[in-house]
Amino acid sequence: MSGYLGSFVHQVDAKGRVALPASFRRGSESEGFILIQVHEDALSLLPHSSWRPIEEELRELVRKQPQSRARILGLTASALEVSTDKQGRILIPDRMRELVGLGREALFVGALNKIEIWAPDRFEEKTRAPDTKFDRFIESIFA
Amino acid sequence: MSGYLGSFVHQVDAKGRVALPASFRRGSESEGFILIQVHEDALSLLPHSSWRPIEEELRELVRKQPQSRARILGLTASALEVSTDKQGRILIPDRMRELVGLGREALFVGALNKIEIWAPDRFEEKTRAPDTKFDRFIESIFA
DNA sequence: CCACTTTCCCCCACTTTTCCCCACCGGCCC
DNA sequence: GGGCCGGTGGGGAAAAGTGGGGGAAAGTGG
Repeated sequence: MSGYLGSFVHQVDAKGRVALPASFRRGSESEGFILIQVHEDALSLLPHSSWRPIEEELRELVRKQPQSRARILGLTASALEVSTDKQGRILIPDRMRELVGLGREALFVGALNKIEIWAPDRFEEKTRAPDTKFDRFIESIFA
Repeated sequence: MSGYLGSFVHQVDAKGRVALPASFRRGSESEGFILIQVHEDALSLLPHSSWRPIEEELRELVRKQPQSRARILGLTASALEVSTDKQGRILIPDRMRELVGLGREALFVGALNKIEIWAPDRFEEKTRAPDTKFDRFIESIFA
């Protein structure tokens, strides 16, 4: 089965709930997700199947490089297990929304193995920067 | 099932009691925890299942390297078996709270196989240091 | 062996947060 | 139209966090 694709803007209601795009629910509905801040500008939403090997890698990392402990602690501290309610919505805690500037609207972006959640205006900003070298590379992949 | 994730600030009451975050209770409610100071700035709280192999490793270590006995004694001396009361709270002895600068508030941080308990301001300090090289590496794990 | 103090932990009470459930609205397709 | 599906909103029960009273148990000193 192919990865997450597409982008969808949904409303964040007064309780912090957002509907997960229907096309992102398939399969992962029962297993649940991990919500975590990996990048500065966005939250990442990973189905358990994607999260498991990452968790294993983090465990390995802290074992082999004890000096990375604090950094990894910062990661797991801002992570959270989430599941959808009967309406297919997830709850994003206030603190997490503030971290990435999420207001009344949330932009769900399919990113293959995971889903990213952006404030719509920030996404605009970050993806607009031109990069011809990169463009050429992308075009060559599709050629 | 995945490990401990998230961070939660709870009040330490006049009796030294703190509510264990509900999401950290699941499963370990019956088995109990070991509270031990491993790092300078935080207390570690390990469910028995995580503690057992560590205890075994400590025994092994003192058997093979008798000169490490004193250090290990220092570890076990300040460790403690704790269990939750009927309200889901644990009791942190005064002396242990002083060791890591815990005041009226305690920050519970999920760290996969264990839970760390920090003074909120100290945690801020320790995890804030930016490190772009490390960030790149983390991002590559999630890619 | 008996007071006396201290610590612990159970119970009850209260407030806040979470989340379950029902309802509605709009678009799409038969 | 009528049924279905996807997105949105809110009421209310249940759970989580917080605080204190009081009795049992453990530690201390005669």
